[in-house]
Amino acid sequence: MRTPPTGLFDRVYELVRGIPRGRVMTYGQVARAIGVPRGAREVGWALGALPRSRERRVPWHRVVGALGRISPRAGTGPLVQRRRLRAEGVRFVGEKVDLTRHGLFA
DNA sequence: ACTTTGACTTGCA
DNA sequence: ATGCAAGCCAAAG
Repeated sequence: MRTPPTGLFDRVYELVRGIPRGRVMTYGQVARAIGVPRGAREVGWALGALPRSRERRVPWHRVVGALGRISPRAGTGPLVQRRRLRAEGVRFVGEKVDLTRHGLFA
């Protein structure tokens, strides 16, 4: 099995690509899932470097900050993300995603 | 090889 | 609830 310590980007993309519709994960959860417990920032970074080509198949909008926060990157990004999530039936509590309903735990 | 940076998180005031 | 500081890890310059 290939386990190159590098290519963290692809690992993030693969995982995020597997997030079901209507479900969301936090940067921290994704980080742990790919084996980088404290690499939440790296996840955001990987998504930030997400090429247009992969942008279609990687549901980056399903990755939110801790507590369901929408990261304030730049431009209309946050708005688009919120719109897409709502389009999938994701519920919001104020400005945050309702993780008690769409998060991974239960 | 060193410094800077970032779509984060947590803790404390 | 709001804000600031420190911690963390990988990539880019």
